[in-house]
Amino acid sequence: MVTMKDVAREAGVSPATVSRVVTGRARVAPAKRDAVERASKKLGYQPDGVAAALRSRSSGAIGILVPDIENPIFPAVIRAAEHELAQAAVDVVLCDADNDVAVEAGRLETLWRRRVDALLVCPVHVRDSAPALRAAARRVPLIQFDRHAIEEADFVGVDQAAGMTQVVRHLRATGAGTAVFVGRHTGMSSLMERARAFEEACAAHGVQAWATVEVEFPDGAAGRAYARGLLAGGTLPDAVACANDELAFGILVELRAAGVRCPEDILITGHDDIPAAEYMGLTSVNQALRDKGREAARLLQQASDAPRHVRLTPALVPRTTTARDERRGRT
Amino acid sequence: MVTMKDVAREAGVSPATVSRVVTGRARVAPAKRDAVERASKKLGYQPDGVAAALRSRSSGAIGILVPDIENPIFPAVIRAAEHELAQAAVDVVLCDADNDVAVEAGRLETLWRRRVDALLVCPVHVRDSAPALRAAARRVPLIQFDRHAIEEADFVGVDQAAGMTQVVRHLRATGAGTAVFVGRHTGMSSLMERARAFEEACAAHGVQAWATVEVEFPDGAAGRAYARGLLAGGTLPDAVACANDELAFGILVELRAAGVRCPEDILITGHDDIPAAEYMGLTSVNQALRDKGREAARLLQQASDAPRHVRLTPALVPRTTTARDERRGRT
DNA sequence: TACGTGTGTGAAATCGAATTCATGGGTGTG
DNA sequence: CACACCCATGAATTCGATTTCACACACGTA
Repeated sequence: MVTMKDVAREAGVSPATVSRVVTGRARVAPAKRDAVERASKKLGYQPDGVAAALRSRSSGAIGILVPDIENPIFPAVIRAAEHELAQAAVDVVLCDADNDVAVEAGRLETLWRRRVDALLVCPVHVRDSAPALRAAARRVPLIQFDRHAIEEADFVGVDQAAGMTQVVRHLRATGAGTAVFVGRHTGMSSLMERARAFEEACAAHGVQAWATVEVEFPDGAAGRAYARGLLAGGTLPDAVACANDELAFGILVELRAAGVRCPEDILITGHDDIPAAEYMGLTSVNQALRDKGREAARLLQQASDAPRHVRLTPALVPRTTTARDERRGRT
Repeated sequence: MVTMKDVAREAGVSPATVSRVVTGRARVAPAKRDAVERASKKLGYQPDGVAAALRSRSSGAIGILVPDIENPIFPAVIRAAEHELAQAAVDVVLCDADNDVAVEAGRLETLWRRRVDALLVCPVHVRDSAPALRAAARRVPLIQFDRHAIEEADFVGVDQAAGMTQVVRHLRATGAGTAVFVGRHTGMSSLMERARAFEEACAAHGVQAWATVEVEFPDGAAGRAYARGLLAGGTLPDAVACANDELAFGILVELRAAGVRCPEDILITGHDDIPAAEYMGLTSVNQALRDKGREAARLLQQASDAPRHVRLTPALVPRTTTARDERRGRT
């Protein structure tokens, strides 16, 4: 283990000078700088980040905490953030909250003990995540992304109303007179906003909103279950707008299995535009995940006093599940 | 910032004793132990992980390095490993190599500077990743997963031959007399093994292997491109076995768009069984990703002298893209 | 010539916990 | 009853870098 002291001796300077050269935080005479650089190359010196973190009180790492890494919307955000941050030489400690508020609180403690310089977190629950998040935000800069739980911290997300309005307008244009929303949820701020936006958009664009269907957890299984209920019920709405893509996939495969054709018999839309949506031909709403990650990373770099709330604009991506001529639907 | 010293003063003991209580690494009289615990609760003491890491020369964290977090096979592995490790109170520093050997080497340096206790890495390239990996493995325990690049480090993966044999046998049983393999690759050990296994399995099971098709990168675009070529060529093989699911998706949608029906006109299989495969109805090979992550984490816990190579057994998951009665195909 | 001003440099203190070492009291055995 | 031994404990050292502080030297100006 070659330390700064060794380099100092080799270069014939004091450890302090080596530190100044390595961190670049102070001016050093060109001759000595050279000597130090030569010496550290010769000895293969690698600064110890742990020691540096202890003394400088900054670990050069940030924590990212997501409800569930397997949800495909997160890797994209994480990656974008990681890339943006790598340029500033800050690395990422990643944690998964397992969709559980208690686990989430524990992870926040862990990250704090590791002295991360900041936190990027997508809260598990609008309400129940708040206490732990608040506590964390008091100790270290914290940015919420995708979902939010507390007002006093930064937030980067999309304008859900804008996305849902595009969906409803598109459904209306392709001939839907009636529609349901599947995926209302009491714990995820993004889904809550989507449900409300759906109702408002339907009212505004003359689509009859049959219902907003609540789900326990917005995955494919919930979509399948809903579809089975729908088939049993008899009458189908003209369109089903889903809170995310997995719900839509579940509905789609279940309806297809029962012989219901999409888009001929029913229109279906998803939300998030995860990679699989393209292959499934699912009309969805792109969440600008990359931008979200990049934006979040950028907010981290520039500290601020007042909480900042950034809303990116999502974009509708029409595909085959709504592929009828606009202005010429069945209604 | 409340430190150990504060707790010691409050509890009326020395800092050394507080340390002993906190780490649990030495015996302490019950009375004092109590006093320390009470004091640290009262003061809200949280040990500083950075300081502890410096002195104890162990950070309590491991590094996970993957070629691309957005590849859906990795989040599952990461999550399983993270959960397994969390129980042992070790956290995860995650890095993305951007499918680039140079970036990968840089990340390995970063992780080493952070003094991670061990590394879990999926190498970007069989050959080109080797030097950096070897260097890293000399300094810290290293486990390769999914793909391998060096012999002298542990490896956890699946038995590719077993998986591919199941695929070919299944294709044969559902009536395929001719088949091609799409997704040969010169840089990813797993795909290399799959390609070779395909040829051997075809020979062994009486399927005529038309070709193994090399791709630049095994994604949906490559699948589409191949499918277009196939359509232009005129004759279709009875079956297409793909090196991964994305390739299969690309082929599937492109063929469907051209009016080729699957499974009626052609059989298609993927590999990895990513979540979307279920919705797409794609026959695939499940890689036991969870087990892989868990197994890797377990290897980390128990150090060893000789490199260990663990091969898990994958399982074929038949779905609609090969849904014909077995023993009654067209041939 | 004398006196600021500025700048590069090294010695030493520091970050917070883990660990080593010496000590004193208690226990067990001969 | 004495002697050896064990164990809990605190004082002091250590991990490897950063940062403070003071100093010496060079330069410019009066």
